Amino acid sequence: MLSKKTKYGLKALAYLASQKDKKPVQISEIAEKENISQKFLESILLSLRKTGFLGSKKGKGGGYYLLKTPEEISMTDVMRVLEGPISMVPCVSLNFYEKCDDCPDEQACSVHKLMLQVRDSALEVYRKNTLRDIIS
Amino acid sequence: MLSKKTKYGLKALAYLASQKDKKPVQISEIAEKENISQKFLESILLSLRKTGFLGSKKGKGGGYYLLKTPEEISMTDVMRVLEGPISMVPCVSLNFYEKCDDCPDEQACSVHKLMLQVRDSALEVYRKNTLRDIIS
DNA sequence: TTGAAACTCTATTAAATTAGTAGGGTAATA
DNA sequence: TATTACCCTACTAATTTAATAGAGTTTCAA
Repeated sequence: MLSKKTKYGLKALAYLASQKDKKPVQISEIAEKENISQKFLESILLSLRKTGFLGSKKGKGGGYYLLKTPEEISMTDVMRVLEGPISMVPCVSLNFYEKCDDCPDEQACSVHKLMLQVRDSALEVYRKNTLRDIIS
Repeated sequence: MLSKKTKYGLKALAYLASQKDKKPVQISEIAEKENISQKFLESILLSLRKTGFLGSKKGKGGGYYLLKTPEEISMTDVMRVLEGPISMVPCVSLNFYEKCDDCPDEQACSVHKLMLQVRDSALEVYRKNTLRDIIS
């Protein structure tokens, strides 16, 4: 399941990408328009700022804004930051690899074999979608 | 993340598919060979029996066995039974559809748009893999 | 027919994660 | 300099997961 954090983060990014100009947008506006708890959204936007997707401006007229154009923002990167590993099991993860406790032979493992394919197919979807592609 | 239930269930199915003959295999044997808690595995095999993947035989010489050949067992069906929805959000689920509370317009939703593609790519992987394909 | 092997079922629980909530603090701008 | 808006920490309720415990029932072989 996709976490609410990821869901809300994606929606917020999409909302910012849909803006006509590059003026900062307040948290309260995004929260209201996208039906998200303001405080929760605050923490999500903060993490998106810390990971280089968003910039922020304080004070009156402040808010959040995209640091790159929507075309430059890859879903792979967004998903990794918001949701974490793309893989469904750590033993097939590229960025968060971990060996399984059970499972003496990874190459012979049927779960490994299947999940490797699932990971690759998901990566392919994320690779070919930018923020531009998912806004209407 | 893939649940342990699904992981263990897949491993057990693969173990049964690797048997030379069709004789029932005891839970204790599978649990030991695949490093799975016996009691937990018990409940997983039970649910696989109730959903038509496995047959069981009680008494001495009893155990579990596949009801179909490995070629006939599709990963799509196995995943749906063990893990539940293939989709990462209910609003793109074929078998477990639910509308989102937020989100006034599903078609305009960026999350929906992305997750639809992820679902389809995962389904494609599961569709083309049978139990036969994932055993070595 | 009896005992052991093996499956069945219910209930409980510890740990981890998620999805927030609460509340105060700090910086910037009109 | 007041207000707007971001920043940060801590806490918590609910849910899910991954078991664990233990008793009960069925079947088969000797």
